[in-house]
Amino acid sequence: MEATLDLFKELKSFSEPELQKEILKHAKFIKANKGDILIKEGQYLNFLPIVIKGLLRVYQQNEDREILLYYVGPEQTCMMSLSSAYFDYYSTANGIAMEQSEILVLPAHLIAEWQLKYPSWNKFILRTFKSRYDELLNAFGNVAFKPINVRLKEYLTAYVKNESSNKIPVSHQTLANDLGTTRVVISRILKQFEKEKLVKLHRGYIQLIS
Amino acid sequence: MEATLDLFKELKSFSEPELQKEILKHAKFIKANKGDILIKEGQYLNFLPIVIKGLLRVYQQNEDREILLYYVGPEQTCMMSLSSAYFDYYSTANGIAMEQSEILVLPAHLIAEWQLKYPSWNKFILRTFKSRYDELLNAFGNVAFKPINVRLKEYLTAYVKNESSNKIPVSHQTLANDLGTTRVVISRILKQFEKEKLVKLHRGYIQLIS
DNA sequence: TTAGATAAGTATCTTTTGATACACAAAATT
DNA sequence: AATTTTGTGTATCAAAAGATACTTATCTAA
Repeated sequence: MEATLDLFKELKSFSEPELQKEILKHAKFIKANKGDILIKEGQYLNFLPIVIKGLLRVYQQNEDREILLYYVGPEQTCMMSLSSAYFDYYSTANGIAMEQSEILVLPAHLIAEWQLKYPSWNKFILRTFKSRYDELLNAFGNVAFKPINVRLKEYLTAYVKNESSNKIPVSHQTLANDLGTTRVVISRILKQFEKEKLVKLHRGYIQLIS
Repeated sequence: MEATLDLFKELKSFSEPELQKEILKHAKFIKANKGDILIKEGQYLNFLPIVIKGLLRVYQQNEDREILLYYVGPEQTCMMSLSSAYFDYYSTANGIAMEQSEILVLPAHLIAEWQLKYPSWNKFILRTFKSRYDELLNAFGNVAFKPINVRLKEYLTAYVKNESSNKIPVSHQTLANDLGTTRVVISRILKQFEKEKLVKLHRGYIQLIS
């Protein structure tokens, strides 16, 4: 737990000493294992999770399909929680831990309180709203206007942009889940990409040829 | 202009006397005619419009098609402006006046300043973020998972829910623009609805049955 | 080493959506 | 009254996406 604490203290968003003291006073630190479901659709959320280490995946579900909303990485929080905690609402999405994660959990009522008290907290909250909104807006435009093959291509190129390697260790099913379609559709399009020499397909990963 | 001022003073979101004084000190009131484009994609926004009277339509565009993001009615503001004004960004959507509208315009830099100073302003901003996010999330889920005929049906029933009449004075082209598809697709589906006795079609309006 | 789970390839068929083109009628404009 | 604009109906064709079903690998764990 000491290590987590150290990690937390390095987060720039909460460097204000008063705020840091307050957070430590009220927060709980929890650990989540890979696959743990932290937020369920319809759930009443009276807490705000801030990721210290690890990665959460937030997605919407519809019968047999799902679609990615966003990932929550270190120093970030979940829009769902923020939204429902602040306004006393229910979550309209699901959140699952993608890897072993360490999470700071705050009681919901503090969010509004600190809004007026701590400028850095205020900024953190608004930055969260803003960037999550932007992400979603972008995703919305993509889903509304672009065919899946284009979205898939963009997904793959965006993926390798943040990595040193051009290997994408993601299964077709996972891609389908992120893009809101089915596995067969993804496999079909990837095969087409392979014919066009854009990728090389392997079990468990995709190699991007640029 | 006096009438506008009176309308403004009745808005509950800004009933805090200090805040009201500040707004009146810094705001400009403008009038927009039907069809006036107030916000363009890519535009740098250094102002925040708050609608006093009338209606703005905010939408995304992609070559020949467009899709509705949300409407901005009285006592509401535009997420685009808020987002780009607060964080010094460019708009990623377009805004057009649907009818003759009266709008209060605030310089962008005040948004952040008042955030910490006036609780009611703080609440207004966060409520805006929250409700716009919810709307968008809902629209996103719809576009991702539901076929157009279902979305169209929901659109029509939602429309009459707020009206006393069951006549929807909207052209097929407008429906296409709101739902992100083309006129022919809408006409085709509506014809199907008519066969199923769900609607009766007329020039310029649609009559919902039951 | 064998059984079960997971990942991927592929064929077939259907439905949905989109693109294009043209006809016709009701408004609006001149 | 004549012309133009706008709104709608519809036919045809093509492409995109989804559903289903079955096969073949590869990996994992008993």
